[in-house]
Amino acid sequence: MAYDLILQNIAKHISLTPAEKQYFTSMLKSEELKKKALVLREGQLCNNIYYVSSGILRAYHLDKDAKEATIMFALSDWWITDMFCFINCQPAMLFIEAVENSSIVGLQKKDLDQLLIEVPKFERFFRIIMQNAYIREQLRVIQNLSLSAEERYHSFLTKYPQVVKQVTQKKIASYLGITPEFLSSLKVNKTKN
Amino acid sequence: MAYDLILQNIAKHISLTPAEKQYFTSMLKSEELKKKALVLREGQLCNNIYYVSSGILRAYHLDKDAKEATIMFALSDWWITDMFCFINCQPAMLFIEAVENSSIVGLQKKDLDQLLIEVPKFERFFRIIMQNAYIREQLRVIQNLSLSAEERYHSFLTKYPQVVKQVTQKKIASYLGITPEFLSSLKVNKTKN
DNA sequence: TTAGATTCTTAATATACCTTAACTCCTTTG
DNA sequence: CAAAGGAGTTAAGGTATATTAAGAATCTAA
Repeated sequence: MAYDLILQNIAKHISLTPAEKQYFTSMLKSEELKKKALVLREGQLCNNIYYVSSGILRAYHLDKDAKEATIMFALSDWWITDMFCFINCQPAMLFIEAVENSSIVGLQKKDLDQLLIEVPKFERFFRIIMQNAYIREQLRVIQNLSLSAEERYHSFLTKYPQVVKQVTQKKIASYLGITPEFLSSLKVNKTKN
Repeated sequence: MAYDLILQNIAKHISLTPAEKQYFTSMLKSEELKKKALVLREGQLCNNIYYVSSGILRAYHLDKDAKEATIMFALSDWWITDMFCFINCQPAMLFIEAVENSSIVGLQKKDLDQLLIEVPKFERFFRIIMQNAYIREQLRVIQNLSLSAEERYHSFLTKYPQVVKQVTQKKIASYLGITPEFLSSLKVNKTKN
């Protein structure tokens, strides 16, 4: 079935009965995305959280000068949304696009709320998802504060080798908080050492 | 009782029976901290998560040049720990100190694990705590990537007016990722406009 | 298959922020 | 209460990174 992967993802942390699996998957909606398709744009209500079955998604923010800041890359088996706006039912501050052709599974906010009540085991699952997300962002804050651009780039290379292969340098630069030009010059200087 | 505040904090998200309250509080250990006392130092095993009953705590990281990066301030009614190391039972990468005399309540990792099994309602509570922490860090990443030092400072002033009153500028600078000298000069230029 | 768009590179110039240092004012501690 | 250390300020000079611009390489779509 189309929902094998997401069920495996959930089975990493909690065990569901067949009835619970059935109930859960009845809430899901799978979607195919073409490269460059947007699943969320700024200002739009953010109703869904997405599980990435295959491909790669990117969440980014546009600042007042229309400069992009990449907030996260979501590879297959990751969950992604504009969490603040999803939880608070507010217009999104982020764009989410498919970097490559991707298939995703969407779960709506109202269905998630109901799921957490009907099958409280899911509280544990999402506690772990949120916990991992928090830890990831906290490590990123530490690195942003204490490493140079070059050090952050090398850390990125070892942490996300998959992303490096599939994503343009421009997007990686916007994740690191530097310009593509400067990233380009970093690479040159590196090979000189 | 000493645990009134923490029980109220929990009651914001879940309802406990008297027996559950009793079971939960039996796991807690309250502690008084003098200003500048450390509750965690880098390299030490991070066994506890702390609820701040009063006062203010600060988590920071020391980089290879012994420069401090402030990761978070925890005012009263906040939870704080080195989450990565707490969850993975690893030596801490952070220091946590009392900025002022503070009283805190500690919960040990092994007790939390048991609590989550015995009283699954707590999964919901900690899901919400983690979710809020994730959202907070993500908003911080967005700001770090898309705002200038001056803009981040003004955002900090409106977001954490309490912290501004109780904490030295040196520490605020290290939260913003700038030097105290530069923060000082920002304030001067601001009053000129 | 070619035209146009986008990405990557290189280099010159510009700027936000850092470093160092000296001085003043507080706070802490003996 | 005095002494010492830490915090805040100011300013000169330095560096990491941004901006602009132009050319080469690569991708995209008609």
